[in-house]
Amino acid sequence: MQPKFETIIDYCRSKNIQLTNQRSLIIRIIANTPNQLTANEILIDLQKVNPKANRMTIHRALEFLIDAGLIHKIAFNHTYKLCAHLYCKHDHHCQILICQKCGNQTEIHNLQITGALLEISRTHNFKLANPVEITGSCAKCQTEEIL
Amino acid sequence: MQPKFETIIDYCRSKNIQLTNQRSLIIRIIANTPNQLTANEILIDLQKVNPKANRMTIHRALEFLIDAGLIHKIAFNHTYKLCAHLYCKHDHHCQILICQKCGNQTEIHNLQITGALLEISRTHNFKLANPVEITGSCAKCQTEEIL
DNA sequence: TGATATAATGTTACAATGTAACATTATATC
DNA sequence: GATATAATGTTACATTGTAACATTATATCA
Repeated sequence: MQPKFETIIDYCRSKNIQLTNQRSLIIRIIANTPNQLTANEILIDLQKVNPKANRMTIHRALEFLIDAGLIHKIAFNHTYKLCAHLYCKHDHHCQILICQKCGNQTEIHNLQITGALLEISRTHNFKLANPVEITGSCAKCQTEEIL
Repeated sequence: MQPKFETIIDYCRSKNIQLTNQRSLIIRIIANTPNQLTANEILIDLQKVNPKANRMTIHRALEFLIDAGLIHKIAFNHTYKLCAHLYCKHDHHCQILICQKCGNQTEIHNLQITGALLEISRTHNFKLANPVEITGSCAKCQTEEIL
């Protein structure tokens, strides 16, 4: 389960994350969807409320929300999804399982991977950023392939 | 160090991987470049030899080469790079450190991560595919940021 | 060898994602 | 209320990738 919209608002207030009206609308769209969304899908939803919104509107807001640690950008299929936790920026590492077929994503927190990442971070002097993207086929799509 | 062009040709012959003339030209371009390349950069190089080549030419060849396990597609910055080993398809797992700033990539083989991935693969019934993309800032770019 | 099937490549047009540059509007601060 | 700063609107464009169909090369077999 991902955080509820109200929880996010409270979190932002406590952390002094400046949510304008537009950013609130966008994070609400993302929070109310269990699956990942493309920028364009978010845009279509936003335009129901703000017809003036266009591609730039979305991308600027997304950049802000990513920086604030509220959402993840998934490079593999150009989608955006609410972080399953409200601590993405500083306090934890996560990995995302992405199905190549249906695109669905599952956020996980694997201690072994996190440990190895921190070790790599030291030995390679590499400063970690985004979630780690792990691609493959989910259980559902594997089953469908056989049928 | 990545494999030499001649080594790749030998490998393909031994594995019955059908390298047409065009595919050879493309894999040579990739093999002769130490860094990752975008599809367009490859195209510009290819056009010096085959002026008829266009975007489709490249993408079809890249798809073939990825399926054959010879190159990696990096979703993060839309680039392609020779696999540091010639076994990508079936026999090993690798991770790629990608610098968000300069885009450079380092292929690694971390046993802890591979072990954890195999475990995840079992517990989530998730069939692993591509290399795992790990993004952040490389040592060089971190230094430049301070200066 | 020549007919025929299959694989590869060429060609055109288009869709999707994202950014640059500049104008306008809202918000905060003095 | 004047002014600076942040946010948003607007337009035009760059990049990456794919769909659909035509043509050419390659393999296979009678």
